[in-house]
Amino acid sequence: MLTALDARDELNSVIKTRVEKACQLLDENIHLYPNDFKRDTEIETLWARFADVDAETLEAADHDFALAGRVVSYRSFGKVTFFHLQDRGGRIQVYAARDDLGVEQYQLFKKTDIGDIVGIRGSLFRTKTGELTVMTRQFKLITKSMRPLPDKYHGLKDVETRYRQRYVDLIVTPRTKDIFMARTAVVGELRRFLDEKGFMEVETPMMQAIPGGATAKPFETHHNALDMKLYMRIAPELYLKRLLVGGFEKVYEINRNFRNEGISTQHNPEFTMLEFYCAYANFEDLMDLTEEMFSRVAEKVTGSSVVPYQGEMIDLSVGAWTRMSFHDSLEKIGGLPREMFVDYEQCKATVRARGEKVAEGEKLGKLQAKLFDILVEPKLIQPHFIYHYPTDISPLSRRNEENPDITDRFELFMTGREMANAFSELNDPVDQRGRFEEQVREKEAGDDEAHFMDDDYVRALEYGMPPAAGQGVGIDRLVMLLTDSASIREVILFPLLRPEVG
RNA sequence: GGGUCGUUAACUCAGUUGGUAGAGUAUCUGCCUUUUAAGCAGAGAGUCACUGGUUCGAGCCCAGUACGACCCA
Repeated sequence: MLTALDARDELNSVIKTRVEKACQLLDENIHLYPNDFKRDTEIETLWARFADVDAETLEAADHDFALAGRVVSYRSFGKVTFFHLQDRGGRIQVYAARDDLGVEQYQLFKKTDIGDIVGIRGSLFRTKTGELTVMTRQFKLITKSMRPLPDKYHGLKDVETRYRQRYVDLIVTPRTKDIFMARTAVVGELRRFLDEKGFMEVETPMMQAIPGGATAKPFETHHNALDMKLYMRIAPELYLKRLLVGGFEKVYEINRNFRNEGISTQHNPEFTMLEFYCAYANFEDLMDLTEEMFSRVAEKVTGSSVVPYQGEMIDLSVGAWTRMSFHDSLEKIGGLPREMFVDYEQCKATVRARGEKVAEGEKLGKLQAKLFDILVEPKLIQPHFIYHYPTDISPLSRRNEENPDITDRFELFMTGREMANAFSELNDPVDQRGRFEEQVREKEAGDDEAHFMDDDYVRALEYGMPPAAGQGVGIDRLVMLLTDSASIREVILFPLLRPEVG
């Protein structure tokens, strides 16, 4: 049984001691990993019911609870021991005394290590200092732990270990647990919100023959039986809009996207995106919906629609959001006189003056976007909808009725980052085909992020897609915001890391 | 891709001018019946990330590599 551990010569003295202890237990016919303990109460329930109950009442009640959890601290006095038991909902102090358990059970109990998972039957009392504590009547080892937990006071600090061994991080870092519980709450609230609004959740392909819906480098893979190249999706957009053609008028998907790009505090190669589409709505309707959705999720998850982020208070309350056109933002926030970015040659000069390169034949919209990224985006701390993006960089967006060079599209920014991207959908198949053709030209010119031609998508539009608006929201970034996390890795359970060496 | 910083016991960290590797926690032994970062006494525990170089001598200086963090692109 222990050969698996023995075979690795990484055994340090602590692990050796535990293996020896485990062998002793086996010699005494103690099962190290039984699965017959039935718990009837969780620690959270004890706190909810008895946090304010006084000592006399507790002792008079003489309850009998069956708890199970991990031993996370240990204070022994010889014939009496205190420890903390932790389960998914919290931790509570447990008291075990030789005189209550009997010599035999107590000897067995004394072999417990920090990290072991145990079952306890007992009642509640209060110690001299008034702490709610479980008095042990019966004790059972449920799972032997062979490895020591990190320092009880400092916890696990090494971020690399925290990510590589997230299971340990979750045991010893309360904040980590809180973040991922909040993440689940965020996703749950988004679903509830959209379901209430009449949206239907769907699942569309993660493996696509033509990766579409975003400007990004895809991961490539191969299907053996069909002997075909496949891409991990960079967005679900084109499939969700096919569903609008099919008559599902309000759809959404919360799922993973994959982009073969750099890793940073803001980017993980796989990340979670909410995309939703609503027929007979336009991008302005989505601004209203977004304010409602974000403020509601923030309230449900953090208790307030004003949330702290890295020292700033971000106000997500409905009505507190700024709406500004792309050009106005370059002028008013970026501080650029209009003529410096409206005219192509001048815009090129402005970009170069900022130390940025300009590629051969690069479109005006792209150059403006570069200026925006440098001069405007970092300054958008409070929620801002920036709308009317250049058509050049919006190949799936509907053109503005008055000005075909801009689209009815917005991006949502806050804390200096993009949080969402939305637009009135382009449903004119002729225009769409032309835009794809333009993208193909850019691809051939060397832009490996440009869109592929998707004939079937154009064919779908030819059947007629109702006018609609759609939006993508980066869930990881939303969770970062609502948990005040500086790095995306803090909100992804198992972020991508290079393989461990040694 | 570039720059800066980091990697020492299971965990958190010291380590002086280059001269035999340190602490706290955890572990082990002993004492201890209301502690909670329990306490007291003692003990064990190290491929100083890896490879090479300089040197009589390297955790420390130099070069490279790996992994990570942060900043920039």
